[in-house]
Amino acid sequence: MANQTPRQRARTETEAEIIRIGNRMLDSGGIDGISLRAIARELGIVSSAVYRYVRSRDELLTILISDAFTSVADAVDRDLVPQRSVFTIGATMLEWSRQYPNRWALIYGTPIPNYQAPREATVVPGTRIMVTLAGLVAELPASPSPSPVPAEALEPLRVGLEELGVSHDDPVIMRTVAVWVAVIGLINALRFGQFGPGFDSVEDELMQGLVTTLTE
Amino acid sequence: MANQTPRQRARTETEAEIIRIGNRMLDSGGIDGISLRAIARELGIVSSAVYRYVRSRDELLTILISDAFTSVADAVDRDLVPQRSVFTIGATMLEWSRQYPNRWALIYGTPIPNYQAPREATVVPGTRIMVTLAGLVAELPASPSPSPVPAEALEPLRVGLEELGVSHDDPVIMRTVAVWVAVIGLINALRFGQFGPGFDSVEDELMQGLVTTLTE
DNA sequence: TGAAAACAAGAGCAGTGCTCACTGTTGTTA
DNA sequence: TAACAACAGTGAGCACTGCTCTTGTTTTCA
Repeated sequence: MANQTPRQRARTETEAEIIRIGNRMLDSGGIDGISLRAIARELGIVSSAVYRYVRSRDELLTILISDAFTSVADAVDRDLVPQRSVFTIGATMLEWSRQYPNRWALIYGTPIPNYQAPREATVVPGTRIMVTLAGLVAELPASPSPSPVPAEALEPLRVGLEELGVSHDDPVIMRTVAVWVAVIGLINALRFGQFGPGFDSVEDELMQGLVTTLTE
Repeated sequence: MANQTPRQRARTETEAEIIRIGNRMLDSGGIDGISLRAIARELGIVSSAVYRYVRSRDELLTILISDAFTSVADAVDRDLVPQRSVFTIGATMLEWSRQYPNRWALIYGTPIPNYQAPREATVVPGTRIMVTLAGLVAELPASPSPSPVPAEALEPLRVGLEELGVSHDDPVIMRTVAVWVAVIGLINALRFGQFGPGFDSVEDELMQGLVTTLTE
């Protein structure tokens, strides 16, 4: 590992640089701001040469997506250490979305047209938070009424969770789904401006209100 | 109105045709599938001529967005006649999203980069459903505990609703927000494939479970 | 040391939104 | 009815995109 050939070191460095520039372009110009030609220009290289490092624009997007999923999930894990609560998850995701709005849109917004993220690149990093959330929901005081949803409706999720090595009963799964979609939905609404302006200073309070409403 | 000049009739027809083709391209190829050049080709007209009818691609998008908002809201109003319930709203939106996934993404997904929808084009059609929902939530049996969110956090929404001629107290607004973001969040998750495959046959049951969880 | 692999360059294809100068046609008005 | 202005359509062109292919150069490895 340590003694690489100069060429290998250069390649590794260039690959990392491409990802850095890609992330920067994503942050400043959204998904459409990511241009392989512009990256090539910045690298001081002709446009066709960048295809030595990245098979296509879509491949770069896949890397950035995987990157972003890992980044939020890491943030959640970090913040969860002092304070293990559902609200912490929501607040951390909200904060992350504020810091990287375009990365947020990349992973939780509209999928890119004519692009299918390879499952192996997204499943594991993309499900980490939900698995954590399910664990926290399971610790909550039991809901007054039993799950009002037919067992087969939760089948795919139950199976999916078990493939990841976790197992919960249906009321917990249903509640997890409710919290999950509400949290993502709220952050999307805020980030995408669907509530209009004027929410900048009350985002966290809204998240607090939402989580309380959903978990009490 | 009836006796227009031939030129005016032709113009009206062409404008309608552009919107029809635009919607069709949106439905089949997503937002990136909307190309003014392709529309011009289909009209049998040179690409620059289409700018006689549409100021820019963004203007066409604005029309399509407004169109889509009106379409969902109409569907909700229609379905609400026999069965006035929160679930009906969710189920209708879900069904509409299934029928027009790309129009759904256009209005509830990631905003288009470098594009700001003019507020006057989206506010009225875009808020109809939420206003209706608030009305239904207000009729629900009161929540056991009072609103756990500071009054100022709901200020912008309270004001927004009042501008539209509706007025609710904070617990109702908070609950409306919770239901709203959860419903949109669930549909987004389903449409955008964030839960993975295998949910096609259980979408409505999931929506039912979600609404029940949130309104009981 | 010589062959193979990797890197880079440059031209080119097909597509995009949009502008501009230019004709021909239609509608209005003096 | 003749003149003029508004309108519709043309075609060339700009600046940009992703991506491919051929050619030449450099590095690595057997």
